[in-house]
Amino acid sequence: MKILLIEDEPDLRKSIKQYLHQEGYVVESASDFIKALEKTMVYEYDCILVDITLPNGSGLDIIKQLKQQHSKAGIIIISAKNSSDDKIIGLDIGADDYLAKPFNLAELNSRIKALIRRRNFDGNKAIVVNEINIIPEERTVKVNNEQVMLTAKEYDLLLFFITNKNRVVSKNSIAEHLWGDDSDQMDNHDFIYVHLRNLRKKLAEKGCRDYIQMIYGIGYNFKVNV
Amino acid sequence: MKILLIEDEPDLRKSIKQYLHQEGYVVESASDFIKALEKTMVYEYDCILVDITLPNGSGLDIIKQLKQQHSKAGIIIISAKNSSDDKIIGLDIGADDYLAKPFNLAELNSRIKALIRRRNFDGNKAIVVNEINIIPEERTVKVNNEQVMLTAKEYDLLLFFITNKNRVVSKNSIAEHLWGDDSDQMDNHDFIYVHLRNLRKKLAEKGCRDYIQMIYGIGYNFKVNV
DNA sequence: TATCATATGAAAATTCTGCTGATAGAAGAC
DNA sequence: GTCTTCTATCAGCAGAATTTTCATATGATA
Repeated sequence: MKILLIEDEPDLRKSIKQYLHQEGYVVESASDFIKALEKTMVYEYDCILVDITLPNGSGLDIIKQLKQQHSKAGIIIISAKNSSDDKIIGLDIGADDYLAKPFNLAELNSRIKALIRRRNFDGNKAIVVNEINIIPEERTVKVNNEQVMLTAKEYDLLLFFITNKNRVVSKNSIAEHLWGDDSDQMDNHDFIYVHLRNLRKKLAEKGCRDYIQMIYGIGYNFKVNV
Repeated sequence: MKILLIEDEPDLRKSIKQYLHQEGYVVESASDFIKALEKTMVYEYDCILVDITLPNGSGLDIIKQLKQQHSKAGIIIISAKNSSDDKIIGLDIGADDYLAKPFNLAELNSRIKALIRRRNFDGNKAIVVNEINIIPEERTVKVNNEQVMLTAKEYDLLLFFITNKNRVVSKNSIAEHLWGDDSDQMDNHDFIYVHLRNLRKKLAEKGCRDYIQMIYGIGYNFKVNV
């Protein structure tokens, strides 16, 4: 379950991101209009949270763009403005729900769940890829019905790969995921190597073939025959 | 985005050059008054950085000359002298900004960016030449919307050609660009041939016609019908 | 034709990337 | 507090990619 959060205020962005991450979602974030569009051009999301009071370009424009891109993502508007105008316009141009600041994080979560339920996504159900079975709600992984004990980083890594399966992910995007916004241009990717090695090892121990293919100079690709 | 750096101290010249090159600019340099004027007579630059404490002839004279040449380049003064006199004189005769030594390279970059923004150049945006699309910030190249994987040297070569399109460039100037000051009088141009071949090959593979015309005994011309 | 400049092919030298093992520090359990 | 587990960091290595070098072929010019 992959969520994109578009929010310019760093503190709020961080805390929402962290909370949703805890709840078992794969969360990416963008701080402005441009960066958000860059992401939506490349990746598919199940749900997009938009703060419509963004610096360059209104959040409403993003929604229009997404609809033009035929994105399948559900859209929830976040806004400080409590005017019903914005709400109506937002829902009018295709947003699915509206949440006024300040809001409760639990409230946000239930809205997301409701949205996902409405769209008949399988919510927080298990993710199954061949012999691998992930239950996001419990943060547990099974291979051939045997539980694999993964550390937090290993689990995050695996979930990130699987939500981006058959798509090349750069080491930078991995770092951004596992270590947050502040590690945008990290020069040192050693820790990725280490956690990746541990993950591979644990999966292999349970008889899981190496799905994670290295692409030299670029990143990795979790390859599954579709 | 093409920058001329006029600075006599070799170490400083080298480090500034290297930094700006990393930031995606095409950088040329001159160590004194005469060499600088030779370059500005022939080439157009978007921005010129002048150290006004040069050996033969003050940097201030260069600025006057440039103004007489009706150069379109923005001018940023670099100086160890902190006297406001110099600063005022410099800005008076047409410089656009002033930076006192020692300065931070990031500071220099942001001054350049600000200058470019003020002049409504499109900064580090994509460079588009027919079917070729270059994004300097990412050092990526697309042909007919397909990414072309270029090595560092190939990329530098292409960018150099394109910033000098429809103008004959000598092999020496290519060498100076790709291998720095110290390779002024290189007798051996073999590596240019090699990298040029590889570049041509990769572009051709993506269906890009050969823009790079050889001029016997002189150099090359990246030809685009204007 | 003779000479030099450019192009091409292949291979050596160099640099860069990713992987591994070991280890120390950080966080958490007891 | 101690012990355990997880995470971060480092040095060294092997293989891959890039860059340089060299030999040779082709082409241009006088």
